[in-house]
This record gives sequence, C-alpha cells and structure tokens, in this order.
Amino acid sequence: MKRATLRDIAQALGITVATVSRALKNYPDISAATKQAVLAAAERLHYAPHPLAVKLRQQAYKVIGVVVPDIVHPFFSDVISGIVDVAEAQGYHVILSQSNEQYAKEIRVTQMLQATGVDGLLVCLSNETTRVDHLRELQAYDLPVVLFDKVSPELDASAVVTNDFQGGYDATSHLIGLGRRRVAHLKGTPHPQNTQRRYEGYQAALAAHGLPFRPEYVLECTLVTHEEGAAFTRQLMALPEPPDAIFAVTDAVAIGALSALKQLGQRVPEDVALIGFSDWEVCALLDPPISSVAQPGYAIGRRASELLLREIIALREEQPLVHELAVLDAELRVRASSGGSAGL
Amino acid sequence: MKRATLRDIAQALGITVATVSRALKNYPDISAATKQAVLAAAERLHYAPHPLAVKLRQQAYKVIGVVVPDIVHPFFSDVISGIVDVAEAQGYHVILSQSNEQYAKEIRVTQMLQATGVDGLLVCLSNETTRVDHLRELQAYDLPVVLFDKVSPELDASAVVTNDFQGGYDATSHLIGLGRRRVAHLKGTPHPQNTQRRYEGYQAALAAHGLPFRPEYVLECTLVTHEEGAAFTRQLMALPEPPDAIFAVTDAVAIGALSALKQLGQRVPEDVALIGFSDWEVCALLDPPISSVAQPGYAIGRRASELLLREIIALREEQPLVHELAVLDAELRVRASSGGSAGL
DNA sequence: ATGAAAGCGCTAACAA
DNA sequence: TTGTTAGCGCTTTCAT
Repeated sequence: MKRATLRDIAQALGITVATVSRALKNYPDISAATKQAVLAAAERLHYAPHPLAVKLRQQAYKVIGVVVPDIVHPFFSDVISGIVDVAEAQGYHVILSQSNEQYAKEIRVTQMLQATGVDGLLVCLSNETTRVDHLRELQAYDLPVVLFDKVSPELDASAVVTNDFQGGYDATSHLIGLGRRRVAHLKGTPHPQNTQRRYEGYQAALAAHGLPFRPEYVLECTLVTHEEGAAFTRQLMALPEPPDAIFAVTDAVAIGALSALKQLGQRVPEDVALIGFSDWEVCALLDPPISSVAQPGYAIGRRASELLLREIIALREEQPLVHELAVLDAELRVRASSGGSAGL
Repeated sequence: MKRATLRDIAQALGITVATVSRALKNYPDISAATKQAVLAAAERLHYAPHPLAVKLRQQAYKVIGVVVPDIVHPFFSDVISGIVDVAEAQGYHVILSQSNEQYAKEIRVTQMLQATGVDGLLVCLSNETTRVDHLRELQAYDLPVVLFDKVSPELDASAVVTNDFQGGYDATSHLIGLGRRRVAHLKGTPHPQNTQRRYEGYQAALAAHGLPFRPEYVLECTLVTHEEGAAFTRQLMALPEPPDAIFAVTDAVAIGALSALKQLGQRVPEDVALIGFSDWEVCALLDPPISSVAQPGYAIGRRASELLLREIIALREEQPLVHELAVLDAELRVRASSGGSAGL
C-alpha cells in the first residue's frame, strides 16, 4: 500500500491540498462539512504526514544524537535510559552511536550525526580525546552540544558530571569513620579527570581527619581490571605496615582486591575494610557484599537531555543561551565489606 | 553562522544550483574549472548538504528504529551494540526506544518511530505483548519489521532468536554427563516462549539420556529473582530425595540457588551441581563461579540489523522479499559450579 | 471558507 | 558543459 499524501486526499475530495492541510490541523476558518470529509478521507486512506516533509518545512528534526564510548556498560545503559526517557517525553527521538573509546571514531560519528541532521548532540568524550575542535566545529554550525560524564573544560558547553570528589571524599571518610587509620587508595590515571577527582577526594578526606598522606598507600591502576586490583592489593599487604582499609577507584579493582584479601587470609572487613566505586550489581552479590559509591547514571542522562533540549529550543527562538555545569552527587552504599558494626 | 545551501554557493559563483549539485558529486560532464570553484566555495562556506532535503528527495531516511523492553539490561546492551555496529557500517543510524515491558508503550513507541519516518523497525516484543496488530499495521505501510529475541509466530516477518531449546538441552546434558541423575529445573513461565524452550530442552535431554521426568523436580519461577531462586532451592532440597543438580532458567535464579545451597551447607558442585542461563558477568566472579549458557546477544543484534537492511533495500528496489528465521546457538560456559573434575 | 502559489533544499530528466 | 524545470510532501501567506 502506497503511502497516502495530502494530494491523495485532496483529489479524492476535489479540493486543494492547502484546505486539506488546514482541516487536518483544525484551523479556525474551515467549514464543518469539509473538515468532516477530510477527516473521514484521511482515516480511510490511512493518511499520516510525511515526517521528512514536515521537518524540512519547519527546519526541525526532533532528533538528538548521543555518543557514548561504549553501549555495553552498566553506567552508560543507565545514562542512555535517562536520556531516552526525557527526550521521548518531549517528542524527540534519540540516535545512538558509540566511539569505542577512540578519538578518531568519535570524530567520525559526531560528523555522521551532524550530517544526519540531528538537532543537538549529547557527548561523553572517549578516553583518547584530548582535543575538542571537532565539537567546536559543530557548535559553529549552531548545533548545541552538551557533554556528560567525561567532559572537557576546553569546550564552552553545558556539562553534567558525577561529583567524583565528593564520592571519593565520602568513601574515604566512611572508612576513617570506621576507625581505620591506614587507608590505602588504588587510584586511576590522571586522564580522564573523573578518577583523578576521586583521588583528590581521598586526599582531602585524609587531611580533614588529620591523617597523614602516605605515598606508599597509593598505587595507580592503568588497566583498571580486577587482576590489577588483586596484584596491587598483594603489594599493599606486603608493606611493613599494611593498610587496614582500601578505597578502590572502581568496582572491578575492588573485586580483585577482595579476592586477593581472601586468598591472603585477611578477613573483610575485620582486618581490612573495602569500598569500591560505581556500584555494579555484582557488589551486592559477592561474599561479603562490597560497599560502593553509586554514580547517578540515570539522573545524569535525564539532566543532560533536559539541558540539551533547553538549548535547542533557546536556539530556535533566538534566545540567549547560557551554559550550565551540573554536578550530581554520588551516593555511598554501605555493605558488609565496610560494615559499620563488624568493622570496629 | 547560518547553514550554507547550494544556492549560497551558486549565487557566489554566478551559476545555478544544478551545476553546483553536480560538481559536488563529481558528475562526469563538468568542467574542471567550475568544479574547482565550486569545491573551493563549498569549503569556504562550510557547505554540508541538508540531510532532510536529500532524504525527502530520495525518499530514504537511512535511519532504523529499535524497540527493546529495557535498555538497562546486559543482554539488550549487547544486542543494541551489534545493531548499531552493522547499521553504522552501512551508513544508517539507529533510533532507540524502550517499551518498559508494557504493551501499551510498545504500541506508542512503534507508532512514534513510524511517524519519525524510519526506514525499518527492529523489535523485541514486551512480555505483555500477545497481539501484533500494531506491527502488521506498520508492515501494511511498507515498513519492514524484523523481530528479535522475543518474537511472535503470529507476525509474518523475519526474526532472530537464541536457540533456547539447544541451550536448555546442552545445560541439562552437561549436568547429566557429570554423572548426575537427579537433575532439577527452576523453569520460567510459558510466556514469553524463550524460557519455555529451555524447559523443553531440559525435558528432551532427560529423555535422550534415559532419565525419568520427575515433576517434583520442576518448579516455575514467576518473578525470576534470586530470592525466588533461593526459596525454590530450599524447597527442592527438602524433598525426600533431593536433586544432585539444578538447571536454573536464568542467572538471577541460579545466584539465589547458590546462596541457598551454601546456607544449607551443601557443597557446590560436590553435592549439587549448578548451572544458570544468560552468562551475566557476575557468574564468573561468584564463589564458586557459576556455569551458564551464554546468549549470543551481539550476534543477534548484527544478524537482525543485516536482515532488516536487506529488506529495506529489497523493498526500495521492488524485489521480492522473503522472510527468514535465524536461530543462533547458545554457548555453554562451564565453570566450577558444574566443574567437570570436582563434580565426579 | 477556500484556492493559488511560493518555498523549505535538493536531485534529475530534459533542453540547449 | 550548463541551464531550465519539475517535483519530493508539506506549510503558510496572500488573494479571492
């Protein structure tokens, strides 16, 4: 069945497309009779407006593009879900792309998305990305861009991020609050900045509680795998004065730390308390369940989507557009690995 | 900066848009001089074709719509990733929607996607969905639809599914091959059919190995949570003759079974061997690591995407379109919970 | 209350 | 080799 157009209806009724168009969107000056006839014909012919034609005419696509490093990732699934929910509620659709953490692919997909005619772009930078010219370029074409999670201060754009500093601070304070005085940190790399902020939060918490910063208690994970977590934990426990608590930059690292500790015969949390970051579902299922700091993925997605849609609308109405940085708090989820009672 | 159009270039050069259009897509009959001039002007003005105009003209959007019950789900993430990879390689974009397992929302989003003008639709039916008229309707408008994972024989369309029967058969045979003779199954509900097929595979494996089907060894999970898995496992172990192996319809159920078994002092796999379905990442991290049957999510996404794109092209070229049902095998991942050596 | 016509930006058959 | 023209399907101003 061929798609019905306005002209099909017009011809069937012996009137013009203009009249049909008006009847369909109940314009004031239209006779009840023609309106009925048009509606009936539209129904009968299964008429639906051609979206491309409408959008070409109105110069608005009602589609936003999203670029994440990796679709298959619990955090990004959450974010995407938040983005989609907000966008759909406002009649927008979401086109999804992944950069696979590659700078070159990020450039390619952002350009493809622009070429597809999206009204705006939501981007989480890849780990490889240090320059943001490809995004500045898009902005130069009046395409609003909002960054989330992994962002860059280089780009003059709205952004939504987790409060990693607060997360790191809370995790460390929590361990100290348990009475631990030798708190180690398995940190991430300086770039991207997210994990660096967690490290700063760790340092700030030590300072705030009057504990010394001991460089031998800080090891830098470059792979951020559980194997690395296990290896570094063995290294920490081999110190003359081993730590009595470990804050891992990520749950993968924390899981590795847990298995290493168990293997070394250390009790968790009695001998060594442990906390991770991200709050993967696994954390709750391990033995003991691992405490973790939950990132507000869904909320980040919603917020980013809201900011972008606002900018799209502001742009269309030629209103001034002021960028906003939203920092959403991470939430401490205490479980047995840093259990309050057992740990003291 | 306003978007440059063909006319901008044409005016700047004192030629017509047709010539510009041709120069830009290196048509044969075009003078080297004008071609250079056009290219230079296009570059200077940052010209990019307006996607909506191109697509309206060519009646092809190069966008496909995807409907999944839930974006935040490891299996669907895999599928989506496969879909996106294939689509992007062919210059198509992917619009993502979720039905939240609700029939009404599924209808709404499929219609929204049609209204957005996608070239085709990839749908995983919600658990609530029993009727498929909303999809037949789309097909009637020449919109190709390909189902995946949760499909319906009611719809005359291509489909891509996991071989759940084979997965259930393999899991059960594996347990029997370990020497187990009292194999229980924590099954799913009859609808959707996926888990029913696993159950049928279980039954077939019993029969194939000459073991009796014992109804008291089969319990139906309606919530499919780990709490339910734990409760049913306690129920199984309270039987006069408790099972020596359990095949759980899902990893969540298997995880619950594992914790119940440990709590009851049963050794896994020595006393009771255990296997789940889906191969969640957690499985490998638990103690003992749980064997599971992996669903080929990424491959399903790729295949579904390929089938849909093929149908879109066939439709455009008015070629006959023959539907295809692709059944992809599930893969047994043996771990310690059904460890070959320890279990005998 | 309705029609005629222009135009969104692009492509392509036909002319010259 | 380039221009002219028509048209994709729709909206909207201007005229009637």
